[in-house]
Amino acid sequence: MDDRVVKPSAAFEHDFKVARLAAPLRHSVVDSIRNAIAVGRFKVGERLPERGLCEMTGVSRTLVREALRQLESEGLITVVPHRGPVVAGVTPEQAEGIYQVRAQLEGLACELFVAKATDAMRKALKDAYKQLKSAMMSNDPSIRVNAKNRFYQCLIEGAGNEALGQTLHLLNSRITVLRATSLQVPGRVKVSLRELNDLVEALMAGDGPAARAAAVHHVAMAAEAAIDILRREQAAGA
Amino acid sequence: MDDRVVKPSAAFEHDFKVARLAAPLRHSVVDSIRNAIAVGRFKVGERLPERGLCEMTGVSRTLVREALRQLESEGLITVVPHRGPVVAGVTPEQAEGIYQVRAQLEGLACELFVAKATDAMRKALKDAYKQLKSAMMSNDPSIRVNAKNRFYQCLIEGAGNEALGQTLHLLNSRITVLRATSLQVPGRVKVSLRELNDLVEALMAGDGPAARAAAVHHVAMAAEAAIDILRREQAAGA
DNA sequence: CCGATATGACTGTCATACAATCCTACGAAA
DNA sequence: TTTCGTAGGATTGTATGACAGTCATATCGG
Repeated sequence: MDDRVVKPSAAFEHDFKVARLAAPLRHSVVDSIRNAIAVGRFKVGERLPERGLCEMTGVSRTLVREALRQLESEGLITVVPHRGPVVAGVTPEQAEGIYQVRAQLEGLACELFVAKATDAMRKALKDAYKQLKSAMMSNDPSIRVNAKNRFYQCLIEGAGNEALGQTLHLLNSRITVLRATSLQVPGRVKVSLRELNDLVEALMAGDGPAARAAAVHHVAMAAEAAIDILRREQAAGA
Repeated sequence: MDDRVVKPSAAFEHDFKVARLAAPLRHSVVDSIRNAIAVGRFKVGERLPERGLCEMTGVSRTLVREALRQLESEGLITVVPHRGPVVAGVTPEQAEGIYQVRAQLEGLACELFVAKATDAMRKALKDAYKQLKSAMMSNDPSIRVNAKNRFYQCLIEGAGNEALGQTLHLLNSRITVLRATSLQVPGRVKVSLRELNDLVEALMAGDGPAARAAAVHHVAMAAEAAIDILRREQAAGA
């Protein structure tokens, strides 16, 4: 009566993705704009006229506007009535709030990971951490960001909580703008790695509370660094 | 030459909002659809053809589509390519995840409230709690929901963390669908009020950890009830 | 130098159009 | 009768053009 009769020939290993590639153009548009903001092509506070975006992306105003709606609810841009979209900035106070939330959620992620992750996921996380270590030596920021994203992805996946993943993703995209404008504090990389090392060790040891504490601590440190930069930036900009 | 010449007669008390009511029509559209989903006018899984929404809202497809994009990133609907939007359901697993996140965040909110809320805010929260108590006697679900929302709004405001507020709001709208389809478990109301009472008392006493614990417990209980309902519903529907 | 106005840029919203795709139902073949 | 294929309708995906309302700026007259 319908398809799905794929003869059970070989042993597909559970994945089988890419079956449906019906990516609406609009997704590319969102990605494109989001990326442009992330890499700092648009500065905070800069206006983004729809027509300019049309030219830049090569699509019609319809699609640009739909993309803008999505970016708006992601908090990447704010749309002022009759003036249009501008790249959303982050005040130090907002950043503090975001990092507070992140700390809680990453703490939760750690505990869930300890409780629910399979051995394969533990291994994946360990590998991701190793890669992260070497990636941190690189000078290319995008490599470092990618490695860190992969690491977190492993963590989240192991935690097996969809809402948690989505929420963290949202918060992160909100502060992506920070990463772009500020190349991390110099000394921070090594300290950060040490913190993550503690975290991974606690995770591997199956010590949930310790892992949570390590995560909270790590985020708190990152917050301090980021807020510091923000304050300095703001002082300079004002 | 134009309006806005409101003669400065009386003393406006500090608020003065609604001065600029440049509410884009599109916001109303979003509210309208969101509300329609919340009150259960559309069932979970039901398709929402754009044209139907145009008729219902009386606006053009452009606006409907932009509204859909926002609702999509809020997680209220999912859009399948070439089929269009359907009301997003919540599986028991997803609900569990959402409630886990909520527990953490409401716990955080409590601690922040203790640390930062002003006396006025404490009073406002107490009042909101009193109103909540009497509202819970009502049979009209919308009254109860409103009262609860006001209570949470006070809590969040006192916590003074924007991102926290937004995140919780998002999570709540995601499970609003639950409230619509299921009139709470009968006995739950009283127990719930008792839990909230503990919470408020801890807040007023300035005991952050206790307040957090109360919040986590409250959410955990609510989660249990909600997931239970979901499971039963799913069993019946399948 | 200052204020009023004209002008342009941009958003907010609509109507229309057409291709691509999905679903369904009907009809043809085995 | 069952299966298969296909035609047609429904719906989305995307583009275009249009126009009113509004904001910002430049211009012009005092």
